[in-house]
Amino acid sequence: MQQRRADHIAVQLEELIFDGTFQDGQRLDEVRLADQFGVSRTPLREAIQRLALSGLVDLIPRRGAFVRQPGPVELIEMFEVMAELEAACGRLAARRISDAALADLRDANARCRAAVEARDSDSYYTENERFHRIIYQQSGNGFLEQETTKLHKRLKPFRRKQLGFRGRMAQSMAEHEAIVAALEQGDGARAGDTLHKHVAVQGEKFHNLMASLKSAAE
Amino acid sequence: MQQRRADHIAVQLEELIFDGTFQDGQRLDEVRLADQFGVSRTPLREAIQRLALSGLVDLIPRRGAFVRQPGPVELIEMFEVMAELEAACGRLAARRISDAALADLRDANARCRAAVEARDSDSYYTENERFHRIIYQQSGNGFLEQETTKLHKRLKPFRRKQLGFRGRMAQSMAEHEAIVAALEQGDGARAGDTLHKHVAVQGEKFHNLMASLKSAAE
DNA sequence: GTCAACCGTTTTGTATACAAGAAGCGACAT
DNA sequence: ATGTCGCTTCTTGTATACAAAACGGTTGAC
Repeated sequence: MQQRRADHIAVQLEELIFDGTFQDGQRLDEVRLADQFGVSRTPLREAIQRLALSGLVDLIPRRGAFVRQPGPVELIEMFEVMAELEAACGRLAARRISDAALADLRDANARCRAAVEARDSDSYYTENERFHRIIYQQSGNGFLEQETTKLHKRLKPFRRKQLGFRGRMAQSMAEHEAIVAALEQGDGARAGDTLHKHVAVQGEKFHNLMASLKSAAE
Repeated sequence: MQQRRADHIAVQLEELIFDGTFQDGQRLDEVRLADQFGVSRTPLREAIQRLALSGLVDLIPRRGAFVRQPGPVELIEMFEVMAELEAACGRLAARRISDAALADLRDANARCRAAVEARDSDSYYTENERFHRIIYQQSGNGFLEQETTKLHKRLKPFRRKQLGFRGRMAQSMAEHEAIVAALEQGDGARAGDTLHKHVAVQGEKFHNLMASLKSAAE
């Protein structure tokens, strides 16, 4: 799924949208971007098509591609779905998880704890990602893993922002412990519930953040 | 998201893959197909890109696009995810569903019943689809609705095949009644569970069908 | 003064031409 | 006889050229 250039360009464009370089509603000028990337319009158009399929841009026929940043409502919705998917992973993983994977989870958690104590939100983020990825894998359902990973990736920039919340890292840490405990005991329902809350709360936190930013601006 | 031709071609190619005209592993010859559709390679390639993104073909760099029919295992996995998504829709809908939508559900159910009695699996299928679509909508989560609809569409050809199972229509019908009852009472947990079973059983039935076909062939 | 229509410009969508990589085949050498 | 190297050919990936549609500005009419 990667003829080097179009693939590379798609990834770069994604980055530019994620980090906010491209504002919401901004049109992606094919010739300008093609020039900028030093390629012709053809591979660039392919990249844009891919962004459109992932929902990052709206493609309006004969008008062009317009950046489509999700608004607060859609973000909440996406986190809600994320919570459901992660919960499903957890429920399945509780039945199927291997001892080796449990050890990996505990290892990731230990590193998370170290990051919390070191107030190192970057490495916390990295280890947190590893933690969740293990659970996706251990669901034993490749398709679920794939879909969950896709949404996880899409929510990445927003999750990252809300990590700076006061006390969020410590709270998140505690939730991780509870999740591992539930998985250890093979308690799928509890693992699912805990994961659901763990993820859904991120959406709510983010919503609060957005609201506070908005009211501060007024 | 549609400059008429590429869009049209993508849909047609999808159909051809769904209905099995293109075998698993078959290479999609760009020039031959372009010729066949009466267009140049450019829009055809865009269509193929889209199929690749939806997972219908594997795109191997410098080698071409190869049809990728999901195997039995992947199908089970997809139905499992479908069950989770529908269950999530049900849980949310139980809290939010409007009286009008409840009436619509009952209406769809009545038509389903008529179709069962008339042994009309085509119209059963249509009404069944309407039934589920209403629940997706009433989840009140646009993103969830969108994702669920997408997967629903992808599983369409497989769901259809297993509908011919003896007694499946009647059983499915009874499950619909139970779902409506749970939604009426605002019992999200029960609505979710019932929906989950209702969908997951389809995957299992399909699996059985595949197995029986396979053993019959031996 | 304002609104509408027409023309020029810009930009997207499509076709075609070109380049580069991969597969198939044959010849040669071991 | 078999394996490998090189050539030919086919196919994909990219660039460019062309067509058509949409936007903007200007001009004219009411």
